[in-house]
Amino acid sequence: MRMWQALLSAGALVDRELDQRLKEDVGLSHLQYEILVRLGAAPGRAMRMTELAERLVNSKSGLTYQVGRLEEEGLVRRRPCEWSPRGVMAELTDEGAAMLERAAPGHVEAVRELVVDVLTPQERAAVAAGLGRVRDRLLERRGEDCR
Amino acid sequence: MRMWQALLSAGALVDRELDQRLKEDVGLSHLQYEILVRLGAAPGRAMRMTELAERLVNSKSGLTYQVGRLEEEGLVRRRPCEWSPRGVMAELTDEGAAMLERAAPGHVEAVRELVVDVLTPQERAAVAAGLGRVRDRLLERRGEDCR
DNA sequence: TAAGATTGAATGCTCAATCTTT
DNA sequence: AAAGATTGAGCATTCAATCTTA
Repeated sequence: MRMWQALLSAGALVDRELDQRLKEDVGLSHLQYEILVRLGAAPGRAMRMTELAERLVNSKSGLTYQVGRLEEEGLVRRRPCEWSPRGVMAELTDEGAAMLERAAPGHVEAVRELVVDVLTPQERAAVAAGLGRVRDRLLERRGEDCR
Repeated sequence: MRMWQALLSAGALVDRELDQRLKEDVGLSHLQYEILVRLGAAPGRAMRMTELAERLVNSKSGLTYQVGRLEEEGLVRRRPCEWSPRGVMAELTDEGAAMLERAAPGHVEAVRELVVDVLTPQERAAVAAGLGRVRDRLLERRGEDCR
């Protein structure tokens, strides 16, 4: 179970560290940064709330709260979904896109320093494959629970 | 960066899932369970608050809070530390030890099902070695910050 | 009635300030 | 003054209940 302990604490410690660095750098939490990243990568820089919540580990109401905060900062805008009138889209503003560009280099560099560069190429491949399967199985199970 | 995404979401998803199962099984959060495990493994089933906080990812005040909750449940007892009069020891009660025995089999089984059995032996070895280093580097850095 | 999203209450977490003992 | 621990305020997260529209 050494493996299990390492996975658990490495995950938590890295998350904490990145959270702190992002707050110092640009004043965003790690979760807020992830939200901006997803929106930035979406077509039209916009996504429905539900779809966004599914990709993040967070619950739906947690997402509502954080998007509300990002909207106050002017980084995100909410607007009704065109093709499904009961949906809501969250859209990255220009200011949000600028913030993302400002935050990304430091964040990527930090991930490299704390994780990527510490692993050998073989370890990187093994982690990507193995934990990718772990994640996929949990996401499937999650889907089943809703049916 | 596929590796990084897998690590981040697998860690969070597994943590969440174990938290839910523990709550359904015995009514403990994952963090509370971890506290009981550390105490159970300590000599005399007791540990100083500070030492406990260092091993967990949590902050000190977070630990004070959770130990308070566990004390209300009768699973943990607080008493002054004999050899260092300003310290406080947290000690597992008999009831706490019983709770641990009740919770452990299901938890271990869940970890096996969700993580261990999903990885090949090579992947297990790579995760243990690589993420072990990631964790150790972050723990060192944490120590330096306090000096 | 069900999907999509939000709100409110209750709990948990973190930071800085405080208290106590050496 | 410094170590060890707790407290309180403020923010974040969850769950269940609600609102709205199809």
